[in-house]
Amino acid sequence: MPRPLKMSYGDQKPPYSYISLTAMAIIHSPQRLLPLSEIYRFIMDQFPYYRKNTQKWQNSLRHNLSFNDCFIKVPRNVTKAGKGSYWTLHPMAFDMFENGSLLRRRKRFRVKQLEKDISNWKLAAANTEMVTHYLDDQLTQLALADPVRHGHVLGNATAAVTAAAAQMSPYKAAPPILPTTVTQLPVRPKRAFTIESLMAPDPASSPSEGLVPMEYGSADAVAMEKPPFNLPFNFNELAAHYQLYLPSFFYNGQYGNIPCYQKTPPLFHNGPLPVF
DNA sequence: CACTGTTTAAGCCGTG
DNA sequence: CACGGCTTAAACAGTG
Ligand SMILES: [Mg+2]
Repeated sequence: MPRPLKMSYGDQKPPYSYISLTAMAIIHSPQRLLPLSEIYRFIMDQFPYYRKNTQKWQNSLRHNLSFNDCFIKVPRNVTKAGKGSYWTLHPMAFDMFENGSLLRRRKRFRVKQLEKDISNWKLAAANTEMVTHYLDDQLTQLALADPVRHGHVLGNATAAVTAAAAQMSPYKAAPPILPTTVTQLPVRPKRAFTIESLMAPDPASSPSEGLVPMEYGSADAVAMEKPPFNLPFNFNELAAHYQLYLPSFFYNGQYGNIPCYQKTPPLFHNGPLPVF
């Protein structure tokens, strides 16, 4: 009876890549979202080997976060202090370890450059929008408290605030770099200043072309039921999570040509959870 | 300054 | 042997 994932390697180096270690950390976090320091902490907690030479392996870890497409930076909410972003797994990267093994893979996970561009743009746009709303709120508060000095912003707050947001570091305005083949900017309607609404899918986005929705129980759907490695959650939960918090990667409930269940999710049978 | 993030480069190692 | 996944080192910029 093989015991796949036991966290007792003592001072021996665990047989896991930095990609695997980082994925483990992210996956075992409640929100599948961790700042860099927490990724470090998880690895050091679970694997004593990584309690020494921290500067060296953490450099390698950071290299992996940047270099590998499977890891994605999620900007911090502007109202929350702290340095650095959160890190998560690309929504299509949870099955990058075939057969549930965390060991060396045959193919590394990659996404096309265009999709990277689009995702990055949307993420940055969402961030800019958060900043705009945040500053808008701040100025409004100021104006209400001291109308004599700040009342003028109430009239054209949006324009002023947008201009301010463009200048106010450290948050940059909407990214000037556009996807190579995208001709039209995705213009998002203004919406409430909450994570849920900001990150929610744009209403009435264009219909998907050439993308066939997947029926529950269809051959394709069944093919998708190949379980990822042992996860402390099920596939549906993860898909729902990403559709809620990272819709940048989805398009009408689909990612690329891969459908993501929205309404009647099928059951995915994941193996028993490794208990940390 | 310490931490975070990106990038380039070299080398190791298993597979076809 | 070439190729690709992965590791390690290091230069460097940005940020709190
Ligand atoms: Mg990355």
